[in-house]
Amino acid sequence: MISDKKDHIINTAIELFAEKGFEGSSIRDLAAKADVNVAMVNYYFGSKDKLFEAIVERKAIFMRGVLDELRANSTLSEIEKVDLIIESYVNRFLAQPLFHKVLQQELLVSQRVSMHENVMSLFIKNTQDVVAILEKGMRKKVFRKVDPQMTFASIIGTINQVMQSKTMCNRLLNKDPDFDPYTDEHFKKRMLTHLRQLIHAHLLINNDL
Amino acid sequence: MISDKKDHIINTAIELFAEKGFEGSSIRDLAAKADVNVAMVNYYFGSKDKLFEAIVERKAIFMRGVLDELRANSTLSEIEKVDLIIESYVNRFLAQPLFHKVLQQELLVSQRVSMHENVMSLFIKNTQDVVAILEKGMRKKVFRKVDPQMTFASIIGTINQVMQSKTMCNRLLNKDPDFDPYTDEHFKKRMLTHLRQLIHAHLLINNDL
DNA sequence: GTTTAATTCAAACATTTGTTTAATTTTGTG
DNA sequence: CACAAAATTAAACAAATGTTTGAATTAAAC
Repeated sequence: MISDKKDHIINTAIELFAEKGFEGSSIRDLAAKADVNVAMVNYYFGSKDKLFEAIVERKAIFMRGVLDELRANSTLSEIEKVDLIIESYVNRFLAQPLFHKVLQQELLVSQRVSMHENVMSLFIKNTQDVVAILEKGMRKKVFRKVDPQMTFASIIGTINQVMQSKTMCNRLLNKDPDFDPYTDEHFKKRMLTHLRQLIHAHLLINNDL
Repeated sequence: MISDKKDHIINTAIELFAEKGFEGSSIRDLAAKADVNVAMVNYYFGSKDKLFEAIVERKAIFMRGVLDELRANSTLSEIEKVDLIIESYVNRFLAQPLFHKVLQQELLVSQRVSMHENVMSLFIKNTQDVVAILEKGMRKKVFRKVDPQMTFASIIGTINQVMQSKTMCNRLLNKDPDFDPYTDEHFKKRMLTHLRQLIHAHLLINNDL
């Protein structure tokens, strides 16, 4: 019962923050949109800042964990691992497009230092794992000599780019202005196909297309 | 004399907005940082929103124009044009890293609609030009069959990714926390080398490394 | 059913916000 | 110097902000 209402506030807040930004959204906006009293936000979360932390805490779990299993797994080849990483990132980001947008805003503005550090340390951990896989592939001579950090930036950056603005994404891909690309399966497939093709060509020495 | 002071306010505002975001910065913050009276911002620009428009108007010029010459130019091969586009984007974005950050915030939040439309139409125009070049290269069979829109997203997205957060960029590339990557020539070279290698491998059928 | 705790609410709180005012100072011009 | 226009200022303005209060309502426990 309690967590139902907390969840409802959190989800409404993600919608609102994704649209107007954290600083651009007032608690009264949020209360109206969520159809609760203004005092409830502070009652449940303590403050606007702590609401933000609660959002991250609740939702960031979705972003964690895939790479842990991958690191241990030795039955997969390096390129198979890279493919799984790409698919995992695309799936995760697309599963929470609004939350993703809120996180991106946070990283861009970097006001709430603790949050910034949290998201960043998670990102860095992932970076190191991916870089390790890329370097192993290079040592095995199945990967070309590439810049592993920049390669990771290209993977994440491509996804972020199309997820930055729905309207821009639609105009980039010649879609209807009110089309929602982030729930569309064709769109996901298109993104995956491109990323795989791009990274395969980049990495693989014997790349048979 | 006048434009000196307007310029000073604009440049200070870019610094402030890049750090705290537009909504997160107050006019009093700005006035204090720029060491001018609070009323001066409204005196010179009319309002906070119009100050934002003035910033874009003043600085967005740096982002325009390169592709116009490229489109007419027929002496260059398609891959040479792509290389020039990459170099041009990297140079332009790195030349105004703080303004770039402000623009990115704007696209992510999309509150000030007119601005959003402005930046977007510019972006779309560039997209179309680049896509046209990629398609011509594909018709000529010097480029592989690729997704041209997504390829453009990968180029821009890679640059944006490393320019999103200075601290994250430094940790991604194993640099000192207070190192400024955006004015460093080695960093620029590293980005250019990676992007060229990535896009060449992606596009070129006969790619001799 | 009574009591206790948790929840909800309208109202008020103190700041901060963008903006305006009206007086003062500075600058430019004849 | 005198005069008008432009620039600068401190103060005030109304509106919006995050937050708190204390009473009212609901839910839970006995």
